[in-house]
Amino acid sequence: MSLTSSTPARPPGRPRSGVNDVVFAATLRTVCELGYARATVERIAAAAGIAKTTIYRRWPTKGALIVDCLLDAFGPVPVKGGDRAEIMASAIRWAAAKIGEPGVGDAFAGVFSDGVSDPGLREILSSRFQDPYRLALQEALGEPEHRVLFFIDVVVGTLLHRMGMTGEPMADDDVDALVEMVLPSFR
Amino acid sequence: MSLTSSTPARPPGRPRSGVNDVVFAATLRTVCELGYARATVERIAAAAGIAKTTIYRRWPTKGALIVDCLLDAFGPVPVKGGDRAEIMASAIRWAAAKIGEPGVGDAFAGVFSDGVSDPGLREILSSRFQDPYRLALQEALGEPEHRVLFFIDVVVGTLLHRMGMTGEPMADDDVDALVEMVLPSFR
DNA sequence: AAGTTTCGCTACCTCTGGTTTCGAAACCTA
DNA sequence: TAGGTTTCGAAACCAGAGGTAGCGAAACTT
Repeated sequence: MSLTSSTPARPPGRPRSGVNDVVFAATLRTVCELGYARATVERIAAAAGIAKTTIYRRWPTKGALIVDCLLDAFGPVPVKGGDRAEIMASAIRWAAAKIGEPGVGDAFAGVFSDGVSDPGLREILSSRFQDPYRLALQEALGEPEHRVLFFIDVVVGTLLHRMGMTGEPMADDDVDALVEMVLPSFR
Repeated sequence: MSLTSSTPARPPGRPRSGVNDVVFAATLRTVCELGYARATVERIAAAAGIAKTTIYRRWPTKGALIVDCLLDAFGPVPVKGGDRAEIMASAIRWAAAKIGEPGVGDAFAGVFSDGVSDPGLREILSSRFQDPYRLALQEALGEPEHRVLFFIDVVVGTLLHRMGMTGEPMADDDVDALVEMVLPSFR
């Protein structure tokens, strides 16, 4: 009998060093310190203690690196229990808190704006980042796709606009106002 | 008696050629055709039929050019007559229509994202672009500053997020949904 | 020991924002 | 018409960023 499927025949050659977590941390740290534009791939690599070429061996573009970094930073959306209003409110507060974490909002806004004029990056952002959360919310809320997309546009768009215009994440009482604005239109 | 103040003693030397409108049109056209990132200053100048240096003589950075171009494209916000709900609804639809015009949404999202990591550009964007509209809305709506800022975050953020994620402006029925979501929280 | 893959390093290319330089053109005044 | 002042277009140029190529060394498996 062959090996179990959980050890799927490691491919030959030198294995990749497990530096993904180090790279993600270095990415957020560098973006937080220098801003998105000055957080070059070379600087991120230096902060992670690896070579720039190693990053380009794992992520095809800087945008793809940022998207994976954001996926790692956000993790799954909390949709456990409660009624729909509670799920939506907790999702909004969760998004606001994550975007407020150091570097996350900057990285998000930066990659988002890069995607405006880069269809390839927009595809990555939409399929790898937005779609999983959209699907989870569709299932948890029982809302049709276009309503969930609208919900995401409002919540994320508002939070990013505040971050982009002021450089600061949205304060808690404005997040409260956002919750109270959004919930009634979905009841 | 000296000349009237309406002809304020033209300064000596060759006068500037009146090409601002041509440059604005060329900017939107180029952004629309190539996207924000590929709409280089050199290409914009070529589309306008002038030299790149002429652009840099009038605008200190590409971001400042885009901001002026957007100011020209948006014009003043319509706040005439009606009750507050009508004013807010017409402002939302006006913003959606402007952002949907060819090149405008791309340019807006592009300069917005550049500002994320460029405090100087963010200052230009905030003071020259957002503030005039904020003040006009404050006066027309009688709302305090932070409420109007929140209103702008929601409306513009939502519209730009849709534009950035899909590459297309928001459809009319979603704009309707946005109006119906925002208005009740301001009554 | 052989084979395969990844590593770090360096050098390199392309593109973009932005600056500098310089001669020519346009305008005013005398 | 001559002189002064400013802008124009053209070209060369610079710095920084994304991304690629080539190389020898290191880390695994068999």
